[in-house]
Amino acid sequence: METHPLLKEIQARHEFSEADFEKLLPLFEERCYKKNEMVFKSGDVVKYVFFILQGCFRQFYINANGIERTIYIMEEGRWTGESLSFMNEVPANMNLQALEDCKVLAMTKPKWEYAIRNIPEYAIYHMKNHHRMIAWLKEQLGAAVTEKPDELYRRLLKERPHLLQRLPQYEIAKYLGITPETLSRVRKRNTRI
Amino acid sequence: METHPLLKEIQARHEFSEADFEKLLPLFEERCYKKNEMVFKSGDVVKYVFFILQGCFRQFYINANGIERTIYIMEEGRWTGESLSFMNEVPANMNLQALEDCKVLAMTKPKWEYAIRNIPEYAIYHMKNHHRMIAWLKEQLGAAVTEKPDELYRRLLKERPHLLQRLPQYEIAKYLGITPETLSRVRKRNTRI
DNA sequence: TTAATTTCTTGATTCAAATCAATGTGCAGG
DNA sequence: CCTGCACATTGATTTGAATCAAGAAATTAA
Repeated sequence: METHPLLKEIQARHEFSEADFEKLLPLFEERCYKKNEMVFKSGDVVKYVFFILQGCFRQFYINANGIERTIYIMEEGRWTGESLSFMNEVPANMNLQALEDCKVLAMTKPKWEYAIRNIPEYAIYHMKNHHRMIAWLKEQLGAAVTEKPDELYRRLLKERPHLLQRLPQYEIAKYLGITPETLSRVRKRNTRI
Repeated sequence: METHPLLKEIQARHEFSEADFEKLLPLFEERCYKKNEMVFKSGDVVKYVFFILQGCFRQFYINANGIERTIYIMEEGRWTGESLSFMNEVPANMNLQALEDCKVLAMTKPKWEYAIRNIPEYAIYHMKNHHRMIAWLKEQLGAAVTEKPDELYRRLLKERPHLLQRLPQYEIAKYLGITPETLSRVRKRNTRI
C-alpha cells in the first residue's frame, strides 16, 4: 500500500494522522490542464487551491510594459495557487500556466474553510507552509537582484538540477530573469565535460 | 480615548474585538533599538515577532559575495521579524536593522503560541497577513526584475512618497537595487519643478 | 526519408547602469 | 566662524547583458 503523495507532502512538514487525511482528501476534486493552458490570469478571482499530482506549472507576473517574469515553477508534490485572491475573493495579480499536461487536486474555498475549521492540524500545516513560502520568496528577491546570471544558474543547477532537463531553455531563462541567449552563454561557461 | 496603534492595524484588516485585544496586548513587551542597531543577523534564531510603535526598520539579504539588498522597509504600525526562524527555531537568512531610534512591541514564541491557540481571531488575522505578505513579495519579485530604475523609482514615489523624505538616498538606492549615483540621475530625470 | 518548424547557439553591436573619480553641499563640532 | 565629515551630484569610462542577426541542431510532421 502506497502513501498518497499529498499525505507524503504533509507528513514531511508536520505531524499528521491518517484519520485526519481521510477527512481531508474527499474535499478535493481532480482536475486536468493541458500543456500551455492557463489556469488563471491576472485579474481573475482564483477559485481553487491546487495540489499538483502530475506535471509542472509556472506562475508569472506581467508588468505595466507587458514584460513577463516567471516567479516560480512548481512540480508534482507541491501546492500552487494564489492565496490572497483565493482567500479574499479579490483579483489575482499573477498568472498560472501549465508547462506540461497536468493533473491536480483542487479545493474550493468553502471546503478549504471547512478543513481549516475542522482539521486543526491542517490549519497548522498550512501556516507552516506560508512561513516557508515567505522565507523562500524573500531569499529569491534578494538573490534575483544581487546575483549575476552565472550565479543564478549555478544556484538552480545545485538546487533543482532536474528542472534543467525537464524544461526548455527559454522557460529556464524566463525563470532566471535573463534572455535565452544569455542563458546559452552562461551554460557554455559553466559546463564541465 | 485613543485607539492603540496595534488594535488599529488589526481592525483595519480583520474584525477584532476590544476584549480579544485586552487578552493580546499583555503578551507583548516593549523594546527599544537605537539607530543602526541590528535586531538580528543572518544565522541568528529570531526570538520575537515585532510590531513597530515608532521608527523604521530595513530587512536585508546578503548574498554569497557579500552584496546586500534591502528586501523591505517597515515603518510604525506594521509588523516585522522572520516568521520561519521564529516559528521553527531555525537560523534566519535575513538581517534586520533599525534605520532610526525605534520602539517596538515584541512577543516571544511561547506567548505567540498561546495567542494563536486562545485568540482564534488573532490566528485568522495572522493568516490573512501572511497571504498579503506572500502576494506583496511575489509582486516585488516580478517588479524588481522586469522594471527599469526609473519605473521602480516612480512606483516608490507613488506608493510610499514619504519614504523619500524620511530616509537618506543611499538607503532608498539599496531598497530599489540600484547605486546611489543611478538614483541621483533617476531623480533628476523624474523631477517636475 | 525529407521538409518544416521550433529551439538553441554564436557572433556583432548597442545600450544602460556600474564603477571610477572628482566636485559640490550641508550639517555638526570645535 | 571655520573645519571636517557624510552625503549627494555630476562627468568619464568600463562592463556586461540585451538586442539584433544569422545559422545550426533538434524535434515534429509529412
